[in-house]
Amino acid sequence: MYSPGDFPPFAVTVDLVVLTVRSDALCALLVRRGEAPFRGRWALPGGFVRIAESVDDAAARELAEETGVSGLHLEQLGTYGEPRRDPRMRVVSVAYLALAPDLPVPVAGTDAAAASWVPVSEVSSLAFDHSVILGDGVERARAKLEYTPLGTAFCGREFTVAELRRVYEIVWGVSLDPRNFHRKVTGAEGFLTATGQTTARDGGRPAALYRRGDAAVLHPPLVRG
Amino acid sequence: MYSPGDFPPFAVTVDLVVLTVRSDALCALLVRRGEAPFRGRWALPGGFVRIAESVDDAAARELAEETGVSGLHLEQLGTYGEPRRDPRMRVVSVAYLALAPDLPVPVAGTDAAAASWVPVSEVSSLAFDHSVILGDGVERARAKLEYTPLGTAFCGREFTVAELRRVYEIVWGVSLDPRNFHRKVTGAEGFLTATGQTTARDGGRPAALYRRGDAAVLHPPLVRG
DNA sequence: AGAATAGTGTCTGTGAGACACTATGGC
DNA sequence: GCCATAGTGTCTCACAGACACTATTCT
Repeated sequence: MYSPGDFPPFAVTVDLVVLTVRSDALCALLVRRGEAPFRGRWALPGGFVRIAESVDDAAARELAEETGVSGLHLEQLGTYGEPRRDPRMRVVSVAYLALAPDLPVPVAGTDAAAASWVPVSEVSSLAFDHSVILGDGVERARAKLEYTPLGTAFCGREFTVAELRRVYEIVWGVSLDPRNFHRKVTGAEGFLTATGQTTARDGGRPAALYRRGDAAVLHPPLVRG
Repeated sequence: MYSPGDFPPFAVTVDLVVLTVRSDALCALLVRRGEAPFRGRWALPGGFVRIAESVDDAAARELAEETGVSGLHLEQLGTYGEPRRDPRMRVVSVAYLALAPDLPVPVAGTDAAAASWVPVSEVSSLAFDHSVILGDGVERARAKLEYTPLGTAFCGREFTVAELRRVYEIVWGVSLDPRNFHRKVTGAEGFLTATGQTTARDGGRPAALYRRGDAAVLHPPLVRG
């Protein structure tokens, strides 16, 4: 059918849409490019897939390098393969979506001039086709929050219902009734696990602390707005 | 950041999960491999991405070549990039999901020994990691039928509500109440467009004929049995 | 006490499923 | 007439949203 040598050679990269919620905004991790092409422009973090590692492993490796944290939620978003998306050669990029809690501060990547959390509403035009990829990632994240318990991926290990609600309000850009939200998330099977602890971070009655549960999908789904 | 020559070379292919409903079963389009590796085994149709075409275009081209039909629903499913998924070289495959009506019969592909519709329940082990890809495609198709009007992609240009219902029953493997199904699909905004024609294919009162509507998502979604 | 936030109870509207009933064809 | 399938009306239950109300802390 084919043999080495008669196939067109491609470079394969991974690009990461890493999202978090901080300072009342949905933010993406961006790096400023230190070299051509698009030198000085913001871009998604990413890099080449090594010849002996899987594409998924490459994404996990890059994510750990950029954030300094492992174990974050990571899923494939899509593959972007227009012929001229990189002006220098034929590059096919596999994009991944990662959701992170409010991490201290991005560590400077090995080959990036600077890394920073940028509110997605303030992102203008990124290098390559990364604006499209980021848009697709944000849309996927918003959709995933409806029918999976992934809102918890934006929170720390322990969190209150109010903190989780803020995540949903910021990601969806809506306001939710605190009482109905509370009933819904505490009632959904496997969404939250009570720790038995409470905290009083904001004055008022102390709130119970929860950890994420073990459900992979939500029955019934949360409804947006 | 990088330059031609210092990146690991990959081959990039597209693989197609083409599904249809025929003979009361959900069927996938498979080809029997004519060459090593996996000679004689069933595999998903697919092929190399050409150096000057986009990955999406490559998928559409392969789909038209295999089915003889263009304009089918085609969407990216995922990218499979384990280092050893092809025993001969490093190949990254971008998989696509296509949904087709009951087409006459597959035309023999250019480089495939034979092509055939095979009920997915009877598919045993395919070449490469194609069993995994097929499974992912079937799962995606089942999910898509819930919240998009894509069930109509399995029907011809004009169809009755009963024919559409059979599609859902076969894909989901459940039985649905004909009366509630009728009310739901005719009530969903943009799902169906009435043609004004009727047909009496099965005896009984003639059924109205519909074409697919223009909605991209369903409000409210159909619910799986 | 008063303010603030946490959490519960209750009402009401909407929609899904069950299924009786009507409509329209072939025989 | 009978049978088969198409399509509508209606009942009931469950759940989402609105919001009154109670609970527990801080100042």
